[in-house]
Amino acid sequence: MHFQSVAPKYAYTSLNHLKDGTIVNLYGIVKFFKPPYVSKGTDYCSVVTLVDPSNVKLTCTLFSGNVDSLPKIYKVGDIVRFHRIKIREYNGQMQGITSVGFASLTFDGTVGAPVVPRTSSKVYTFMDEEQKIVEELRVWAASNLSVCGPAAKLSGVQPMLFFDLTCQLVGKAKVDGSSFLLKVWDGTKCPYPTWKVPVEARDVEGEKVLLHQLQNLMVDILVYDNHVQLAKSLKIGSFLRIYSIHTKQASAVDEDVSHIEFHLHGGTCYGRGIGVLPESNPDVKELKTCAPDPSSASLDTPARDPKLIRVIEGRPHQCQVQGDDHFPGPSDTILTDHQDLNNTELKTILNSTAPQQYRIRAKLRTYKPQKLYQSIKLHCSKCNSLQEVPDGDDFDFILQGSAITAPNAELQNTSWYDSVMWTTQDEKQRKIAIHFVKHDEMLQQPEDTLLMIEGGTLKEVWKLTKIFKCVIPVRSTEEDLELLDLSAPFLLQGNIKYYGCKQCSTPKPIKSLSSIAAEQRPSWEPTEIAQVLGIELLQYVFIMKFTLIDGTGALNAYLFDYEKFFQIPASEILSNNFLQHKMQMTMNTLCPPGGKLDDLPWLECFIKSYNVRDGMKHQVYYQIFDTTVAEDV
DNA sequence: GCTTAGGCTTTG
Repeated sequence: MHFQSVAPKYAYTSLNHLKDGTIVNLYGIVKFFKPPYVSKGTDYCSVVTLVDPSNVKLTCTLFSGNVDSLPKIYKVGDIVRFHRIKIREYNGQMQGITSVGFASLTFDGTVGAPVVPRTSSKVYTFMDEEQKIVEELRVWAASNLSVCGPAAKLSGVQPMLFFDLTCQLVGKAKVDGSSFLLKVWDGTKCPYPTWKVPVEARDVEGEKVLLHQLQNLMVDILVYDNHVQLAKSLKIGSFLRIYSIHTKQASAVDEDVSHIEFHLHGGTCYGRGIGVLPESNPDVKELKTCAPDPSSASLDTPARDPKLIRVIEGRPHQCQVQGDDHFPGPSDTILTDHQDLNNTELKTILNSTAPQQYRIRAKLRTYKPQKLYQSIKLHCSKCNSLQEVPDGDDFDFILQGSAITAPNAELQNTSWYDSVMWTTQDEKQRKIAIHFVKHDEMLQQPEDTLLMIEGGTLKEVWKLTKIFKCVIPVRSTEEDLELLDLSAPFLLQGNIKYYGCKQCSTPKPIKSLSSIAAEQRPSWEPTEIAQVLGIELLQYVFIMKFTLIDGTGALNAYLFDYEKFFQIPASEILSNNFLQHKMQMTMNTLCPPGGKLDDLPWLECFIKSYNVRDGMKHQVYYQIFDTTVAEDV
C-alpha cells in the first residue's frame, strides 16, 4: 500500500460574498460571542458575531451536543476559522448556522502571539497559508477595530455595572432552585466590603482549609436561572471567565455601610455566561503569578498564608476632600445661586419652623434608593403626581393587544402621510402599517422623519427608532388613527420613551400632527408633539432621599431633579449604561461604599424646608435645590 | 431527523 497525505484545498469566502443556502468556509474576527450554554433543546448553543476586512458582520448560531466541538472563544478579538458553516437569510440578513461536519479553529487575536489553534478536532489542516491569513487578520483588526480595555480585577472593581472576570473557583453551593453560589478569587482583593450570600458553611463544596484562608479574598457570585446548571457542573479549582457580571452597591437593613454584590443574571444577552479556561490561557497564567494555586492545597500541606499573597491593592478614586469642621476644604457640590447665604448647622434647621431656605455644609451618610435606576420616576407638572416608569413588558403587552385589530385600509396614504402595509411571513400573519408623515408634501430624510406604526412588535418599534427621528405607535379605528393606551409611550425618540399623564391628557385627533409637519423646519420636539396631541407630557425625574449629617444633627433631604444636580438628564439614564455608570461614580464619590464617617466628603448645598399637612398630621420636609455636583467629581 | 436561537435597552 502506498499512503499519500494530500491536504484538501479549502476556499474561504469573505463575509461580503455570502449567499443564502450555501455551505462555506470562512475566517472572521470575533466581535461578540455568547460562551456555550445549555439551550432549551438538546444541544449546547453558542452565538458568535464575526467581522472581516470587508467590514461585513455575520452572526452565527452554533449548536452541538458536545460542548467541546463549539469554538473555544475566550474573548472578543479572537480569530476563528469555520469549516462547513451553512449560510441562511434571516430577517433580511445573512446568518451562519452549524451544518453537518462543522468544524472550527480559534486563535488568539493579539498581534505577535503564537498562532496556535484551539480546536476539538483531532485532525485539521493548518499550514503556512492559514498561518498567514491569521496574522493578516490580526493586523487588520489591530488597526481597524476598537480594542477593549484591560480586563477588570477584583482589586479594581467599581460598582461599574457590568464586567468580565477571570478567576479561579474555590467553592460552590446551592442556594435555591433558581440561583447558585460561586465563590471565586482572582489573586487580588476587592477594596470594598463584599456581600456574603447566606449559606451554611457545611453546604459549601470546596477545600475547607482554603475556603477559610481565602475568606477575605474570595467574593460570592450569585448566578441565576439558566446559568445554574452549568455552574453546578464546574470543578473546584478550575479557571473561569465569567462574562457580564453585574456589580451593584447595596446595603442590608442592619448594615450601616453599603457593600458590593456580584450577580450573574439569567439569560444570555450581552454574552452573559460562564466559560472554563484551560491552564494554558495567558490570562490564567497571569492570574497564577499573583496567586498560589489553591488546588495544590490539602489538609496535609496547608496552603500558604494568604497574608503573603501579593495583593494588588487599588483603593478606588478617593475624594480629594478631607476637610473638617475647623478647616473646611473644598466641596464636591457647587452652589449655583444664593451666594450671600451663610451656612446653617443642621441642629438649628431642625429646631426652626418651615418654610425657610438654608445653605448647609454636611456629609452624605446614606441615600435611598441604593439601586439608582429606581430613583427615576415620571412626574406630571400639572397634577404633581409621580409614577413609576412602566417597564418594557407593559409596552409589549399593549402593542400585542393593538396588533389584533388590522390596520384600516381607508386610513392609508392621506394628504399628510404616505403609508406602506405588509403582512408578516410567520404563522401569525400580522399586518403592519407604517405611516410616514410628510413635510411640504414630501418625505424627509429618515433622521428627520416622524412615522406612525400600527401592528408592530416591541422589537420592530425599537428598530425603527434607530433609523427614524420619531416613532408614534397607533391603531386604527373606523374613522381615524389614534394613540394607544397611555400606559404605553405615545412617542419614542432615540432611546427615550415619552409618556403622557393619564389624568391630565385629553388626546386630540392624530391629524393635529399635520400642523407641526407643515412648519418650515419641523423640529419634532416632544413637548410640541405632546401639546398638539393633547398629551400632558410626563417628565423624567430623579427622586432620592439623602441622609445628611454635620456633627450637630441629621436630617433627610429629598432630591427632586430633572437634570441640574447630576448634570445628567433623568430621561436618558435608563437607556444609557455610560450615564448610569457616571451617576454611580458620582454617588460613590459623594458617599463612598464602605466609607467611614471621616472618609466622607463634605457637601455644600441649599435646602429648603416646607410644611406638609395631611389631615391632623403636620410634618416638615426638606428639599435640595439650586445645587450641582462639581464637575471634577 | 428535528429543535435549540436568531447577540446588542442586562440590574433578583
